[in-house]
Amino acid sequence: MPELPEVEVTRLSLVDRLRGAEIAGVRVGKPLRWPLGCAPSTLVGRRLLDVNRRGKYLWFALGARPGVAADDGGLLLHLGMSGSLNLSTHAEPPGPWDHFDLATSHGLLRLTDPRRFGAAVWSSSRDEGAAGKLLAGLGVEPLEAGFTAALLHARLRGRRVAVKQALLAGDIVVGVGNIYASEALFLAGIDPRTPGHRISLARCERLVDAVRAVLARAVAVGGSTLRDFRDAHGLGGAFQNEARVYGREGEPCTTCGGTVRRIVQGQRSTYFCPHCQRR
DNA sequence: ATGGGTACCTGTCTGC
DNA sequence: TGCAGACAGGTACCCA
Repeated sequence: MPELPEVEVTRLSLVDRLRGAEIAGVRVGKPLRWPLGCAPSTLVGRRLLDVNRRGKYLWFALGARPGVAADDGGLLLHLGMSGSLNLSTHAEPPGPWDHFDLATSHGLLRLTDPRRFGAAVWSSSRDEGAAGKLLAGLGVEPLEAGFTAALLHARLRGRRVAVKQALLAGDIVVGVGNIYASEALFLAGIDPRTPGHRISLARCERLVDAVRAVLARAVAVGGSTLRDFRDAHGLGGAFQNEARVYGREGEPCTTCGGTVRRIVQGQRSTYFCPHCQRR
């Protein structure tokens, strides 16, 4: 499920309500991708200072336990393919897909994740330990100033893989997943099969603009809800209704009327219009 | 360094 | 109706 827009929508839907909350209890269900990495008691009594996002990861900054010096840390959360977070004031009993609960003074934060590719990992610092290892090597944030055509062009040089796979890899730019990679390449008019190193600087400019536009628009409409994505209040997104190519194999291109094609790249579906998108 | 493939896990949909 | 197979929003890790 969740690409950058869904993760950001999730963050926006809970950060104001959760900031300042005190953790009262932790419940761990079936194993997620990685173990929590600490005893539940390590978290209890801490205050939630802030919720930040890095790529598709969320970082819940946690203050020190009362009376314990230099004890700060945080939780790194990932929603995997099928995860979502919900914040509620009345705690219902956990369902079969609810694998992580944080009971707080401001409500129950619950991670629901049928496929269990998601994770909640304790780390004493965002830049070191478990979190540091997972966040190391991530590319630039697409909605920040560092994502430029010059950077994209430089980083694509010497890459023979298709530009779509280079976008997905996450070491150049983060947060662009399978839906938005197809959508951005459509907007930029670039054939997803084009080798990375063959993308000119001028086309990198269009691609940077397209990635930014697609992600910003998706955040604005609450992300894409294909199946199970919900924000922390249970609201679904609407971007799936305005996708130009993703999931539209065999349907007419909204620009030229030609037929949208589906191909497989790196075991993932790619959708594109062969007429509007050129190498 | 790059690239290709596998693995993790469960639900839903399609076609026979 | 049953069942096998394909497919699904991600990404760390192993091996060439």
